Amino acid sequence: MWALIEWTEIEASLDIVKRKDILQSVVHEGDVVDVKYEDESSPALILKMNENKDKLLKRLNRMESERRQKEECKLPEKRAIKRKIIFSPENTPSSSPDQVQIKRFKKRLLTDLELLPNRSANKHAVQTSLTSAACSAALQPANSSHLSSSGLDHVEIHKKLNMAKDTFQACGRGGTSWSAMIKDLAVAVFGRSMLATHSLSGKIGNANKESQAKPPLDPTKVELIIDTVSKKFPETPRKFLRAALREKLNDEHKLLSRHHKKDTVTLQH
DNA sequence: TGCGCACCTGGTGAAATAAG
DNA sequence: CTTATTTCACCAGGTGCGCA
Repeated sequence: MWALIEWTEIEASLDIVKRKDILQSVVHEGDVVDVKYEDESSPALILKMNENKDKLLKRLNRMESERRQKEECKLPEKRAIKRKIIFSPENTPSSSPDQVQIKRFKKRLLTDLELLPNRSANKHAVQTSLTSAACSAALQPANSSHLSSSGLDHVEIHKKLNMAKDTFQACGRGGTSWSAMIKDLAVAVFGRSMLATHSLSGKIGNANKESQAKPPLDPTKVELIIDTVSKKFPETPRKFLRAALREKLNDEHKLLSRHHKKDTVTLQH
């Protein structure tokens, strides 16, 4: 016996769960009830009951499809974050603890990024960067002894850099890649729009003297990011870290330019 | 003079996602 | 299920300044 639900604490997340996972003996459609979510429970709205799981699955897919169509007018980059956290009958929260942890972890990380400007793009960057494998790695304890923990869920890299511990641990494939770490930290600290419009030093590129110099990123924060990665990967030369950061700036700028070009072409037609 | 660096453009392949 | 599209990381190559 199954029920189609919508998690109320998870952004527009539909799900199909076993009846026994609903922690209430008497429930009706439209009720908000506690539903088992791994070792805990989470409130959810009962949308449909008393149908077999195939019917519920089709209903879920139809609802998802309708929601997608409503979102169609949004910017392309929103596509990635539209992906809801969905459990199939074969993959319920209780059947795959790691998956649940990974999804919850992603959710929290994306919530942190809400604070940054251009949050859709930031979210997408994290969504793409953090594959399941990456998140799994992120769930492992990170070697962050050089950092001062300012609370249960936050880590203070410096007075100027304070981010959620999960966010920090997720950077760099969970601390397994210095290049990914410095790029993820840059996105987390500056936001993608700033990366696309700023340069490392603020100096004009010698290869393109006619172009306009981009303003520099906050050098203090840049140094702090490099220091942070350097402490975690002491064998990696700082010039490599700067190169990776510069590359990230290049890529973000390139992507932004492409978007602008595409928008211009769309307006012309 | 050679090297390192900063900046830029363009290309490729992998992975994720959408569409048919 | 297959194909197309998008996004990203990574790489190559070019330019010219600063410095030893």
